[in-house]
Amino acid sequence: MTEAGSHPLNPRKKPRQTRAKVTLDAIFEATIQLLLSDGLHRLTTTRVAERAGVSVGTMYQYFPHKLSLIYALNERYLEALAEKIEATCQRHKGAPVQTMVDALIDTYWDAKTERPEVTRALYRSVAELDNEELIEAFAKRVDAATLSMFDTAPQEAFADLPQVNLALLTVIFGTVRNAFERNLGGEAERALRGELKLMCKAYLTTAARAQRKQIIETAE
Amino acid sequence: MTEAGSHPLNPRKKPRQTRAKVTLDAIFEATIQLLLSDGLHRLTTTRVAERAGVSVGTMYQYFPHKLSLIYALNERYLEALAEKIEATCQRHKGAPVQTMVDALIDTYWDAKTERPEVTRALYRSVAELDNEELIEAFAKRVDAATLSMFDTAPQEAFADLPQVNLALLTVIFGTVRNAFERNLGGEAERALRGELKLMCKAYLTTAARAQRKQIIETAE
DNA sequence: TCATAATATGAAGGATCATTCAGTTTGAGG
DNA sequence: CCTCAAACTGAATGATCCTTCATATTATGA
Repeated sequence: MTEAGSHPLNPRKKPRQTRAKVTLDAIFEATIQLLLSDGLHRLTTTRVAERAGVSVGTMYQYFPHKLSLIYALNERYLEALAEKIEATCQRHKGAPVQTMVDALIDTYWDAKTERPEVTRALYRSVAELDNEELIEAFAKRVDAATLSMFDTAPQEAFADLPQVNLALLTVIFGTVRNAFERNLGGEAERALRGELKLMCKAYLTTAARAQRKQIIETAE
Repeated sequence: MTEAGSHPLNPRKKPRQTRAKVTLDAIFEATIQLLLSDGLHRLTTTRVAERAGVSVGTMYQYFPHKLSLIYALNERYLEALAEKIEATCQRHKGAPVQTMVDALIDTYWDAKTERPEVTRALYRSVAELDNEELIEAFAKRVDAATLSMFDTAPQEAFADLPQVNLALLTVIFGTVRNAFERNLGGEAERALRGELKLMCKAYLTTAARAQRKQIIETAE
């Protein structure tokens, strides 16, 4: 679907000199701006180049085609996001699960809220991509990070931690996405974040309780 | 963003004769098929017409431009979905909240799972639209339906039902969307649905408990 | 049956764009 | 300072595609 093209999505070459790095940054920034102001279907290689202050040809030195530019942009964004999440997970190893969940939600939500318009634009642009690999890679990475964090939670045991972990991530990420899609006002958004935290924590409590019961039953 | 065009998104005219209704259906079905097989950026007015077995000109009798076709398609889909949800809400008035939540989640998830590929294709296509109105109208309608359902829940009181309602909907819809985006296997998907139900019910329980406490405090 | 409205046709116009490549400029290392 | 590779240029190419409109076909109901 959406066809990755017979050409690879990967960049053509990496910048070796400083000016090339500057150029690349300019291209990415221009892409974001155009995505913001005009949307993906108005985004033109010529316009990107123009806005970035380079020529079209330059773009094609780094990207084999237009989609690969969008792809790289999202890759970059997800990379940064994954790093933030991993850092948070590291920082909260051994903490109570409640703290973990709050931190996870805050990290993710804050990251998305930092530049809300960009977030929205990227959510949109990624839909046009052959994004399975991208999403999958990101998901695997985050799965692993949070899993290893929850694994260190004291006084908690879950029958199926991976399942609980997957559920939490899907719910959190999905909720945030939907919140952005609905463009809730700042107040409603803040309230929603609180409810989401409540919900996740309530879930963890009952999930742990169920596990305790299961252990008891097994012992009998 | 994405520009609705200076032209309106609304259809040009409604079919009066039977053959016109047939034509319209064929056009919609062809659109879905092309969305499925080639993705939005390969979807061409000519190709849609061809697949539908009509001429391009015919399409333009009903839709002022290509985007309005996509728009109408999503409108149609959301209309059907909203109806299902409203029916479920009607059917469960007065039931215990646990039952309500289960029914709501099942209705939504089942509807999305009925034709998973179509769901995915529409999720993608709607991203290219100026979809705020569309989403907002759907959201308002569903909000109202579920709100009036939860309002009839016996033995439950929530400090801020609208807020709880919004939270539930955002979480449920977001989770389902994310589950589709990640293309989880059927097994993982089923498990996730169960966890989502658990989570929502755990949330409702603690939300109601908090309210009870609040009432007591107020009474003192 | 006939007049009129509804529907359908599809070639042609007009515009936009992605992508290339032959040639130029700039930087780095010796 | 000189050489070579890296980086950059942008007009030209070739293709795709949306949309229109003058014309043709089909239904309706009087």
